[in-house]
Amino acid sequence: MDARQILKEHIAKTTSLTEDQFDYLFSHFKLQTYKKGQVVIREGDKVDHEYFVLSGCLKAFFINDEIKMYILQFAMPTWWTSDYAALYNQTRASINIDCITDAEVLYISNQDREKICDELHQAEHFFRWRTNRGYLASQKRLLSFMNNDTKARYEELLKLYPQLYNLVPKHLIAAYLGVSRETLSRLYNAHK
Amino acid sequence: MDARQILKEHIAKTTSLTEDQFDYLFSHFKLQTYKKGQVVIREGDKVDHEYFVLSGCLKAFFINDEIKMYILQFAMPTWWTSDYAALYNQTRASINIDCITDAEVLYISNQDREKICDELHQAEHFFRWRTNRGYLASQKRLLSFMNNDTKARYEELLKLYPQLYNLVPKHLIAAYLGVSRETLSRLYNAHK
DNA sequence: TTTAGAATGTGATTTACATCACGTAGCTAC
DNA sequence: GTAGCTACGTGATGTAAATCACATTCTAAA
Repeated sequence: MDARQILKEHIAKTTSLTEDQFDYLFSHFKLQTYKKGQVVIREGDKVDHEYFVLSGCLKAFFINDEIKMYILQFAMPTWWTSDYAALYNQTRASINIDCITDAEVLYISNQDREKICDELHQAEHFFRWRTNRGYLASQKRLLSFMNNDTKARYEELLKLYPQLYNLVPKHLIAAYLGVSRETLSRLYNAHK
Repeated sequence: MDARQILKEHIAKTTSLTEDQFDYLFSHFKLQTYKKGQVVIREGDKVDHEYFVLSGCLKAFFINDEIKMYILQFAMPTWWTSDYAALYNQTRASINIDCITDAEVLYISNQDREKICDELHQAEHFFRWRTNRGYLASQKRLLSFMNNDTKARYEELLKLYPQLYNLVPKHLIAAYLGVSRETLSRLYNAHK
């Protein structure tokens, strides 16, 4: 399936657009391919774009004290990613985003998104729902962090994204769960 | 300041509405006053409304195993609160919301919000930004959870909401930070 | 005023996890 | 090939915080 069709079907799940409206929206996106390991956003960068993943897997992460890595999000196909705090507040990136695998993305500038939202009520509707979905996911993860122990969070993650188990190295899963790779390894092996 | 004016100024920060547009929007809100301790949403309830706090302080919390409480949000004046997962997905409430102090709120039904967003592009714009702000706050808190130790999170919280220190009991602050009240007490007294 | 229930402080013990240390297996490059 | 890097496993030890237990203060109701 081509990029245009993937985005179109993604939007159609929550918002009805005419062919012309979608074409207009789509004309503001650009396609980019990345190789495994390539950096999309580096801490300290100016952030102008947000990214819609077509294929592959990206990670958004934070490095503490130049040592510890915490993964905020694995961005899988049809997920959106960026440093939204930097994007909306016009500040420098405080997180990094790079590619765990080869990847294809569509990207759009903050300016263009705001312009289209202003011009096209339905686009504003779509982006409200997109943000809403992100908000609910973030709240759910926060609750899980407070409420569940590491083992339960690990099982929850694999249930939600079974692909991750084979796709990404275990130490990245540990960095998502917020535990050391050693703890995850022990948990995982004691488990059965 | 009256309810109408508080909401009006709150919206004006991000969105321009004519007097007529605001009047129309405002006509869908109802005023409610609560006494300290009153319940707004109880786990298992049907959730039809979201709430805009005019005065006082509410808490949104989750009870685990009938024992441990985790606070998702302290809702202060000009903050919005509800069980949004339940509200948007039309499921029963999985969290509770009640009043830490006497409080006044404006509330609107999910149906009316969606209706107004549909009718009035500027309303959709406002609610996109409102949700966006919540998303950014939630991401920031998640990062803080992973990145900072309890003491740093405690200081961060008091810096963000100095009023909380005198307004709410310490065990609620502990429940927000995700630590036991004993740990918070020791931390707080060792601190100086 | 008395009484009961919250809210808070503090010691003793246990526990989950981080950290350090070291080992092995597998992939990639030259 | 082999040299080097990354991923991953596992033991030993240290530590922050949970948990349990009990005392004290404060508040609100009878």
